[in-house]
Amino acid sequence: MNTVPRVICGDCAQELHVLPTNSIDLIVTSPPYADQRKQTYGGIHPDQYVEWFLPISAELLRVLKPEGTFILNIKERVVGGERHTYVLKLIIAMREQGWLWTEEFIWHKKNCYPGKWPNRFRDAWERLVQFNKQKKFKMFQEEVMVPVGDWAKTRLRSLNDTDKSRDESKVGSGFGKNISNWVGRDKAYPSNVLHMATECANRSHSAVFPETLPAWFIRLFTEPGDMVLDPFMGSGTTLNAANDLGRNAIGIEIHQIYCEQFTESMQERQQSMLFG
Amino acid sequence: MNTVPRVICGDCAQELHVLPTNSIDLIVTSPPYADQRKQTYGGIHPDQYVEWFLPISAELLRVLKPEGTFILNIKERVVGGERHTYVLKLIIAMREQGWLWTEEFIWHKKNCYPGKWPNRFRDAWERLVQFNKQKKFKMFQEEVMVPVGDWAKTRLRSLNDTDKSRDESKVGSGFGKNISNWVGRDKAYPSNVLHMATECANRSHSAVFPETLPAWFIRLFTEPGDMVLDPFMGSGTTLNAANDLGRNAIGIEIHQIYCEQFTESMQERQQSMLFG
DNA sequence: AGCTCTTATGAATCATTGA
DNA sequence: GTCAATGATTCATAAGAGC
Repeated sequence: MNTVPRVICGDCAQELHVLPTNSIDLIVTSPPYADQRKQTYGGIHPDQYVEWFLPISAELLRVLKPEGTFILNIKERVVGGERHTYVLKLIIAMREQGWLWTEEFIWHKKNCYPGKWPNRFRDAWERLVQFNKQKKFKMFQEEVMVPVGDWAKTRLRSLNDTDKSRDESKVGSGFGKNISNWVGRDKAYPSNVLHMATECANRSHSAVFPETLPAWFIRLFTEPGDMVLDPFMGSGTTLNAANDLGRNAIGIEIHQIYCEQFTESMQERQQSMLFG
Repeated sequence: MNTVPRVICGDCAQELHVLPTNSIDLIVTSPPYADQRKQTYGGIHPDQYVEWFLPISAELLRVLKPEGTFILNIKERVVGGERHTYVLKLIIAMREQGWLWTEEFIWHKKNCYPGKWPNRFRDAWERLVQFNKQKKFKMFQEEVMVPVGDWAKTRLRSLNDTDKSRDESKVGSGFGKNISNWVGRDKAYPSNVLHMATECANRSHSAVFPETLPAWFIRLFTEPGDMVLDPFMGSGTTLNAANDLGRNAIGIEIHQIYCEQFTESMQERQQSMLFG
């Protein structure tokens, strides 16, 4: 089974060196987006984004297993009335680095940020760029099949509740069990467009993306016991999802406060599992 | 009012020269997709796509009015298990040509062709890349407003404490300030994700987009009497939409058969309008 | 269970002001 | 003039409470 997620507090540009080559099955991360403003989250200027990220992606290429997958959540900002090109240039540069640009999923954010401007609409989508080391990679499509038809909607809702209850006894097997109930009924493979609302949960710190998002990719690209890495851990959404699904996980985070908060909440969880 | 759409039969790389500079209000087009099998429908090889398109986009830049807009419907193919990078490179190259990359809309194709592959899901989205000549361009957002959901009915009934408290407590938000402005509003602005079903009928030509798609952009970016151009006319979806909306339109199409079919159907339409 | 109603909030963008 | 900071402007969704 999986162990407690491991948190490394520091800059992933350095800390990644400690991880062994070919040791990670899946990388899911949402790096800080390019930001013109000064020092909000160590924001990187759009013009320097690619050169900032390339050394990191080089290390990610090293630590990923040959059949592993890298999912990069990113979206370009508007700079001077235009979409900035750093994401396009990053994809091209990462290919030259040796990555394969296998696919680009769209995350349709149903409740996107409000706003009205004279010459653009609200931005309701982000990129989920998939990179691989080889044409052959691990993928378990059946794990993310979705039920079709109205009768299944209630079924799906109850599954979400189970997932959220974080009952350790069901983790790992529970999800598959529920899925197996649908075998032989109407279920379909999803497409490369994901519809998910942003996190509405009331956390002290804002979650980067809803836990269902990394959970979806973890189920799709890993098996229980596999190793998941998030080099920009933040509040630990990816690590929580991995842990819930019985995967091992490593997170790297530069802000001390996030590291501490995650470690605390994880300890509470372990205790409630033992004594609760 | 608008006149009968004009069709130019020929290669747009040449035929665009006959159009006057700064004469087009909106360009909406879906160029032929890149194709490795160069035989079929004059497909362009992915590796040559950018160099093939750049002379055309240079002419489009010339004929477009300063406040006009260019909407390019495009999606990269999978080549050798990877998404090809010609679209990314094209956007970067067109910016160097003088275009502004203002926005990228996502067309979520609801009912696209089913299919299953070992390492990817159904491709359910395409890019609708918006280019402009200036930061200021014509845009009529009210024309594409969508009916508001049940949301407003219940929401506006009780505009009270919470909305105002957010104004005071939260930093820089001020959400509740003008909530009374919403009273009586029955329409909402869309986002940059468009949900439109595909017309799965004719698979022969690449331009399989539904008429609602060009119609949406024509309403958004032009006024009645304006001039719309589709340099890769195909069966004439864009021209039909423009004509229906009282806009003038020019289409360029290299395949004789499409030109003839469109001219015929347009004549029938004119006659039925006169005598029907 | 299923419905209505309440409430929180999301990686935003632009124009203006200040350094 | 350029660059950085500040203020103003804005919806739709889903979770949760209540019946």
